[in-house]
Amino acid sequence: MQARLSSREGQSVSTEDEAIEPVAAAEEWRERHGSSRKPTINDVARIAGVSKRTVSRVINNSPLVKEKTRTEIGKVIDIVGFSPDPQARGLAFRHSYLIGMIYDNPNPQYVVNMQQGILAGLNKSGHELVLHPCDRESDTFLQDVRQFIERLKLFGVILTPSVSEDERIVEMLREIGCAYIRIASVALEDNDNMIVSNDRIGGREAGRHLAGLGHERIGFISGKPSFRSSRERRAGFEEALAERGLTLDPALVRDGAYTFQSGLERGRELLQMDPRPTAIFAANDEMAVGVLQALSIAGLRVPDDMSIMGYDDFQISISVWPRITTVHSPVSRLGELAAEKLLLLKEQEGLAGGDETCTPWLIERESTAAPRK
Amino acid sequence: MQARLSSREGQSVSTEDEAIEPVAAAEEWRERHGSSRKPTINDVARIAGVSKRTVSRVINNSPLVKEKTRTEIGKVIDIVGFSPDPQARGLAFRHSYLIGMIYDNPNPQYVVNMQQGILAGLNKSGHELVLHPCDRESDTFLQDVRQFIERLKLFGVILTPSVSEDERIVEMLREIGCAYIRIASVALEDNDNMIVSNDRIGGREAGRHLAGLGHERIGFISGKPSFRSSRERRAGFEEALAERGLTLDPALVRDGAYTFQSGLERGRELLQMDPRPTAIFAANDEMAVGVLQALSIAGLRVPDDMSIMGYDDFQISISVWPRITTVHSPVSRLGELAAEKLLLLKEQEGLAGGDETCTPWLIERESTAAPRK
DNA sequence: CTGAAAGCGCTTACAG
DNA sequence: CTGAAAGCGCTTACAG
Repeated sequence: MQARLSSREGQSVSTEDEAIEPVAAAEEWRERHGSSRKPTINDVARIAGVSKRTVSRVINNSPLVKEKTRTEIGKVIDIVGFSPDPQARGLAFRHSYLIGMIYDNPNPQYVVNMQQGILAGLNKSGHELVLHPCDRESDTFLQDVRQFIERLKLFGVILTPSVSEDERIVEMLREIGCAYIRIASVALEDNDNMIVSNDRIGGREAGRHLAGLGHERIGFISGKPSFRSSRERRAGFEEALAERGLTLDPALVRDGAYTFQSGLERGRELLQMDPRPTAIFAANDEMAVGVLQALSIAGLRVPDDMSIMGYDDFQISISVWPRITTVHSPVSRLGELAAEKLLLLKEQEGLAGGDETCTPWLIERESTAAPRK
Repeated sequence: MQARLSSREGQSVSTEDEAIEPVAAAEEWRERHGSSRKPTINDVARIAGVSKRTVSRVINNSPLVKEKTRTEIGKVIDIVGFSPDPQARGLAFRHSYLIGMIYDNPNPQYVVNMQQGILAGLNKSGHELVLHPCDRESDTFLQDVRQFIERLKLFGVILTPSVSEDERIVEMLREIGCAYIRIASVALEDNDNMIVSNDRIGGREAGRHLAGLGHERIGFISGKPSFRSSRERRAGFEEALAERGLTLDPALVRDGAYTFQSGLERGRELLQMDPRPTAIFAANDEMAVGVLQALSIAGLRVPDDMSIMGYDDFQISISVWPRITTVHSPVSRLGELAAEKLLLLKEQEGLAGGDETCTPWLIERESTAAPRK
């Protein structure tokens, strides 16, 4: 009994000895250097009484550290407020902790939502987002992107439409061994590198809504036909019409460019058809608002004289009157998933995370109604 | 003659010797390692036959390098395509080449324009932009910003309204010695750290326009009163009215929040006044469009029943019908100037560049007209 | 499970 | 005007 007690005490003392000492040292360090100096791995190692190699192991979650050592070092790290210098780490690892966002979509709302999603996905991972807007038409496009990546030794990149659809850039990325995630309306390759927005499903929602209201003579304004999303939204739309035995009259189809101006102009053309369509589906909100303006100028009323639908569910769709029925596209969620997937992609080389997908959905508002008899 | 000739020849040979050799070596290097290896400062030094210290001097534009040596090394750098690793440089310099954009303005168009301007100002300087959206209401706001800066050892930061108006953050930046540029509607401190958008002038333009059209009973919807831009735009507006002997009737003034929704609500209130104002100046486009929607819903016509003015000249102002008369605010130009100034600020400590300012200007559209008799 | 040494690609006193 | 050495803050074989 006596022995056991003393043995217990001895044990407890010994653990305290090892436990208290570094903690006390850490606290003293904090007192002395306060917020004037940022601790380095060397400080932590000295305070904890281990080599920096071991501290490094703790930082990098190496399994070969005794649990006690790990906890000990962890405490010191917390107390002195150590966080490894990404620059020094990057230099040793031969890559940075920067993620590049490569984009050419000119819509501010899209860009901001996407950025916000990516930042959310990067969360407290220690990675930062750097921007690379680009122009696919430029002669130096590929070269610029490559330089951007190599100079900064990027951790990886996220590509958004339409630059994500460009096979030249993807080929280049593979060549230089840069990790990437492509966000696109449909799976363009192996799912490991893709986040898909399923625009075909969104198009279908739009088609079902208008057909369901009883429209038969429907106009369609696409985005740039070279953009995959334009084709997907249209294909989904036509599929939905087909379900009702309807087809899209080629005379009522116009190629837009996802811009307000193109919506205004193509909308104006469709208005002048005789008989004019009873509804128009514009492949994004920006164009739908253009169509609405064309109607307003022509003195026609929405939805009485014509229904209008958009796609995206951006602020603009509720800023106009009547508010635009649209399809919600979860842009920021796509960004978040892309960021998470990119992080996983590097972590467990090749074994990328779950194949979560995003599905767009219908948002009904005042701009659509049954056609007049 | 003979002697002179041979002397010339000798000279020419000797310069060629020194000139050709490194160039040839550089070309050979390029052949061999092609695009497979990125050259380092060591490669350049070896090829040029100098120490890396000297190459470093060339990179950093040190004046103590013989002109010939500099040219020589410059050639080698061009041929092998050397560009110094910002990570390694940063580690040695104890700072990175990253510029932080700290912002809390929720308007996507504002954010994107600003980013684009900053990127343009950063140009090919080798600096990159990292984003830090923030929430001034958060308890950890200051701490988060500080961590962001210290962890990344930022080169400097650019603050946009309204976070740029927060003295707490500026104080913290000074404390940790972080270079910064504040973008704001008015000079909040020494010009060295400011880029001003002169919103008072913009407000004046709005006031002159409406007063000039003959409006006397004018409504005003402000942004959040705590935002400096709200107060500046209003002050300028009132100054312009005063020039015509008019004053703003307090009963027709409403506090908005720069959001569409607030414009819609405050607009609705103003419509119900009896007699109602003949014109409303909303302190940004987003709210102006809200007012327009309120009018539309009430069945009133713009500008026949009432004129509406906004501020910003964003896309939204021409996406609605009638298009909104507004004041152009050169947001991206502000960003560009801020970036340039930040770069200069660090370069010649304290001696920041010219005090270029940006002036907003009036954009007349269909939403304003003389009041009905 | 832990450590001493070398290295990532740069810069900076210090000499000369 | 130029160079050899040490250092920025990390990681990585290699030993033990």
